[in-house]
Amino acid sequence: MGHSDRRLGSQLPVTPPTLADVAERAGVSRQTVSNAVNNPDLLRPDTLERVRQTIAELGYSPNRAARNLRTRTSSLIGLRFNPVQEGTANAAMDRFVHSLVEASEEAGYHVLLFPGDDEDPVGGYDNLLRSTAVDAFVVTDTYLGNPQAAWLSQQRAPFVAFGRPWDDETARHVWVDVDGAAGIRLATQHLIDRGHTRIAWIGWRKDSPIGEDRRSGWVSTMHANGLSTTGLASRVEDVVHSGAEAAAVLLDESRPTAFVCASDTLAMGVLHTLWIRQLAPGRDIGVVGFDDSQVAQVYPVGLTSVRQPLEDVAVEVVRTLRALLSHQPVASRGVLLEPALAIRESSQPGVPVAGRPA
Amino acid sequence: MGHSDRRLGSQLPVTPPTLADVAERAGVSRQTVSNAVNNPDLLRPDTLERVRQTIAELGYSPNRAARNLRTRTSSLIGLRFNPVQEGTANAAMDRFVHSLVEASEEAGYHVLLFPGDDEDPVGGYDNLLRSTAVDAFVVTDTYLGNPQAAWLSQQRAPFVAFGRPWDDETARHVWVDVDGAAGIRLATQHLIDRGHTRIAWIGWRKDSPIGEDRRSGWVSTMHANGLSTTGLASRVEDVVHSGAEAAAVLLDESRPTAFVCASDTLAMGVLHTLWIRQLAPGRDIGVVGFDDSQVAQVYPVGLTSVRQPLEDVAVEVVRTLRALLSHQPVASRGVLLEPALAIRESSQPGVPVAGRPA
DNA sequence: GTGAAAGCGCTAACAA
DNA sequence: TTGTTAGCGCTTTCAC
Repeated sequence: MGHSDRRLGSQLPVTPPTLADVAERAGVSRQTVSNAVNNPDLLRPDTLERVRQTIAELGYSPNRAARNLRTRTSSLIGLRFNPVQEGTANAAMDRFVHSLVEASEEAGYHVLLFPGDDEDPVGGYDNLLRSTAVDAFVVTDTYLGNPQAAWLSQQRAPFVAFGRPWDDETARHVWVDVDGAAGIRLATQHLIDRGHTRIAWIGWRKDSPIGEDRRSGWVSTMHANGLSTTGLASRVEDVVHSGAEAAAVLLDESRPTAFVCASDTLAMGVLHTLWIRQLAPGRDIGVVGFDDSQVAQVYPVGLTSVRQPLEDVAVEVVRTLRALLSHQPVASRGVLLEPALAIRESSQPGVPVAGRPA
Repeated sequence: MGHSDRRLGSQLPVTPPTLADVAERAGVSRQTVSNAVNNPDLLRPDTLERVRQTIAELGYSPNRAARNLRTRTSSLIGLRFNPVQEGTANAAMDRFVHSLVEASEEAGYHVLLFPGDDEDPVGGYDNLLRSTAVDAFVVTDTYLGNPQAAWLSQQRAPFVAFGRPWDDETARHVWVDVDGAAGIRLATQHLIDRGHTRIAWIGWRKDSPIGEDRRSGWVSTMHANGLSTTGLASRVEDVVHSGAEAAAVLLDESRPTAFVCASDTLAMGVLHTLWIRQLAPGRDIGVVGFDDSQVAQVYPVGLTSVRQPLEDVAVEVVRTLRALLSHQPVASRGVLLEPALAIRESSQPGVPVAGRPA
C-alpha cells in the first residue's frame, strides 16, 4: 500500500509509516529495513545510508506493539508507586523514581507506574506479569515483611529490589541498598568531631530492621569513640510530635548535646523542642536527620542530614536488571552503596545562626 | 499446541497461556474466549461461565502486546517526569503523579514515565508518539512558554494539560487547572477574618503568569475588603532566602501583620525572618504559603497553606483523556478546580504556640 | 549482504 | 450465539 499521502507538513501522519513503507520507498525488502534498525552491521554501508535516509524522511519509528509481540519484550520496567505519606518528610521514593526514569531511559527502558493495593499486595504485579506488560519489576518496599519479593521469586519474574531482604534469610533475589548504618556512623562521627560527647539517638520501633540497622551505626560509632550510649536512646513512631516528645524527655533526663535521628521527620520534632526551649540548633544542640528531604533543605536552620545516593541506586538497579534480562550472570546478589552527609547549620557550632533566641 | 505441561505449582508458566489454550481447553473457538473477556454480554451465560472457569484455571491474561498491536492502543498514558528542584518545597508534581496513577488505573490505564530533556523538549514525546507506545500524554508544564502543547496539538496527538495555556491565546487543547487566584483569595480572606488589615504579598517575578494570577487573588480580596495594597507587595525568585529578604524589607518599610506567599518555599523564608526577629508566626505575624507541601506539614509551627486538589485534577484529567480517546465531545475546553486552605498555626492568632520566643 | 516466508497473540469483520 | 478468516507490524529463520 502506498503511503505517499500520509504526511501533511510536519504533522504526524494519520497512521504512522511502517517498515513496509520504508522498504518500498528505499527499494529494499522489509527485512533490510529491520536490519538497518536493529543490526546495522549486516548492511552494506551504502544500503544502510539509503535506508536511514528514508527512515528519516518518513519519520519512521518501529511500532512498539509489533516489536513487543514479536520479541516478547516490552522495554518497560514496572514500579509500584505508593502514595506519599502526608505529615512526614519522607519523599525518598519520589527522588528515586526520578533517578530510575533517567537511568532506565539510558538503557532503553521506560518506567511503568502502577498503584499499590494493601488488600492485594501482589495483585498489580500479577496482572502486569501475566499479561507480559513489563519485562521486569523494581521492588521498593522489601521490609515490612510484605510478600512481593518472595512471590516474584516464586513466579521466576525478573526483578531487582531496592532494599535488603531484611527478614527473609532464604531470599535469593538480587538487591541494591544504601548502607544506613554507615550513614549514621558518618553523622555520629561528624558530631563527635565537632566536640559532642553526649549524642542521643531517636529512632524507630524495634520491629523496623532498617531502623535497627541505622541505630547500630550510632551505637558502634559511640563505642568506637569510647562514648557511652546509656540512657541516650529512644524509639518512637515516625511522626514529628513523637520526635519532639522524645527530644524533650532525653533533654530532661540525659542532657545530650546532640541528636542523631532515624529520619528528617523525627529531626523536625527535635528542632521543634529546641525552639520551644529556646535552644539554638547547631550552636546549643547539634541535630542530624536522615534522607536529606526538602524539609531539611528549606528549613530556616538548614538541617544536616544523611543523603542516600539514589541516583547511584537507580543506575545500579538498572544495570542489574539488564544483566538479569540478558541472562548474564549477576556479579553479586546484593550491592550496598554508601550514603553521604549533607552538612548544614543544625550540626555546626562554628556557624552561629543569626538571631537565635536570646 | 498443548500446554498441559506449562504450569508447575502456582508458578508462572514458562510461556503464559494464550487465547488458543483457553479455547481448546474450554472447547470453544478463540473468538469466543476473546468475547468472554471483552464482550461478555455476547455469550450465553453457561458458555461464559465455562470459559471464565477455564481462564481462571489457566491463569490466563490477554497478552498486552498482541492486543495493543491489534487494537492500535496501548492503555498507556505518557508523562514527562522532571527532576524535583532541590532546595525548594515544590513537590506538587510528585503528589499529582500519585493521584494520576490511581485515577488512571481505575480507567484501565497505566502511567508511563519518561525523562525530560531541556535541549530537546519534544524529543521524548516524539519518540513515544511515533512508535505508538502511548495512547495519550498528560502535559504538566504548560507555562514557561515551552512548545510541548503547541507541538502536540500540531501532531494531533491526544493530550490533556494540567495547567492553562497562559501565554498562548490560540491554544485549542483541553486542560485542567487549579484556580490559584481563588486559593489566594481564600488565604487572604482567612487572614482578614482573623483581624489582619496590613497583609503583604510575596510572589514571583512578573513574567510568571501563574504568579501574577495568584497575586491577583490577593489584590482583589484586599480591595474588596477596602484594604490598601500599597507598598505591601514584593516579587522575588522562588527560593527561601529571597522570601526571607523580602519579608525583612516589608517588615521594615510597611509594617504588615501578615504575609501571603506564592509558594511554601517563600513562606519558609518569611518564617525564617520572623524567627530571627523573634516574632511568633500566627500570634505576632500571620503567614500563609501555597502548595501544602510536606514542609508546611512538618514545620514545627504548622504552616497554613493553599492546597491544590490534585486528586481531583487527576480524576478530571483522566476523564477528559478518556473522552478524547473515545472521540466523545469534550464538554469544555478547560476545567478550573477550586483549591482549599489547610489551616495551621502560622495563621491562627487564637492558637498560641508553646514556647514562642519571649 | 539481501530477500521471502512464517508467525508472535490478539480482535474486527463476517459467516454460519 | 458461536466459529472462521484475515491481518495488525514486526523479527526470526532460512534461502539466495
